[in-house]
Amino acid sequence: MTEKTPALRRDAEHNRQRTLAAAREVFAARGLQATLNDVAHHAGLGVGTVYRRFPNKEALAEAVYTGKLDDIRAAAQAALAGQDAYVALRAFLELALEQAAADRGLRELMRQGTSDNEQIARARQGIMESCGRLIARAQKQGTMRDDITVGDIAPIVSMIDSVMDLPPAGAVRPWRRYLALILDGLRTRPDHGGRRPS
Amino acid sequence: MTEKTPALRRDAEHNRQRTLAAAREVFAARGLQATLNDVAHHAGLGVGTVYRRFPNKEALAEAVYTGKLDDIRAAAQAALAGQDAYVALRAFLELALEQAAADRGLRELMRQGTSDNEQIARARQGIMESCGRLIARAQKQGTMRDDITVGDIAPIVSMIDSVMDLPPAGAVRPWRRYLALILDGLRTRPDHGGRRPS
DNA sequence: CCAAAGTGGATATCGCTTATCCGCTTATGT
DNA sequence: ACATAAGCGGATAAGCGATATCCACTTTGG
Repeated sequence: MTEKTPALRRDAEHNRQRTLAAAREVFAARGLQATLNDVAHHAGLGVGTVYRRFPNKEALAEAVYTGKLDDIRAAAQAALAGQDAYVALRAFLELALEQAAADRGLRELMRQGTSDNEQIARARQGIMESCGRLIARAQKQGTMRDDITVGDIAPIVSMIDSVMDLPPAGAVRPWRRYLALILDGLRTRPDHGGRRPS
Repeated sequence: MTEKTPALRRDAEHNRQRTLAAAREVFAARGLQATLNDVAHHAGLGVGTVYRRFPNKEALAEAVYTGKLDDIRAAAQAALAGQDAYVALRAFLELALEQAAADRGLRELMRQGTSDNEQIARARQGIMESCGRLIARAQKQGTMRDDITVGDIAPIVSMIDSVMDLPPAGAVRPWRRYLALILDGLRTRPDHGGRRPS
């Protein structure tokens, strides 16, 4: 909308990129609680330089993550194209959580329901909307329990998230096992015909 | 072992109890990060009084929680008496997590795998031992998937824990739903005969 | 070549917790 | 009742770690 970038000096722009790159790495590795000092040092810059471009950590985080979150939202929307809604939802969640697994900062951003930035809130909203549709369709297709709702997505993500730092056992990252366990639990069982067990 | 309590003045003992009671309440409500100042104020005492009896927060937390944790360990051991090991394990986990649901401090204590106090570590060890046996027996009885191990208990607890603060929807606390979902997932399915699905 | 833009990083500020200190109060036993 | 050891309160010292600023110096680009 209001595009008013007063043109940055060449070196300044370069340092801006270095800052963003460093922030991506540092936030991914140590989470959003990493200090801007950390980020600056990692970028080989002084703190002042970073603060010159980004008023504070939140702004930097926003710059780093809006893109990523939009990608995920796009993936969720793309999932709507699949014909088996349960399979599509499952694939989407696996993909999204794979992203999260590689980026601590992203996880922290997803977690907090309130506060946040408006852009990010909207991305999350979009994701949830798509998930909601997938759930509804899967239920219509008879592959998902009737008592599941969109409200279950966030808790499921939260649960997997809480287990994401477990050290890989052999070739498998433990969280994948648990995700599979839970997603299996969302299916209708042949013997219960759409109703939940017990 | 070294029992050397040099007899406390009557009022002092009284205040000690008040401190413990206040700590139980405050830790349960706000978690272990509550300050000793909070606890003292909640007990209607000065900070100094609390520090006179307990060298620091950790000591107070230990005094508050060793009992509770031992109860849970006892429950785990008692569960070994049940004849259906899967049912017994399930009942135990429901009970233990019910405790945790009512006590934020207890949850935080359970969570951290390392550090801690020796007593507490031992309690956790005992609990895990019993769970291990229950799992082994359930598998022998053919009611639990063969690929489950004791190592899965902590992650499961962690997952439920991460979801415990969700506001009750109607009469059910959401975490109970998710716990049921996961525990169902641990069962052998009639159609898979002890092997895990897909 | 010189203004404007950019840079670095020491440091002021802040918010928060933990823990101490010490003058005053209270319990207890003789 | 009185002496005295034990206990009490709570202001505040000390520590900590993060955020954000400031300004003397360097670099860019017309």
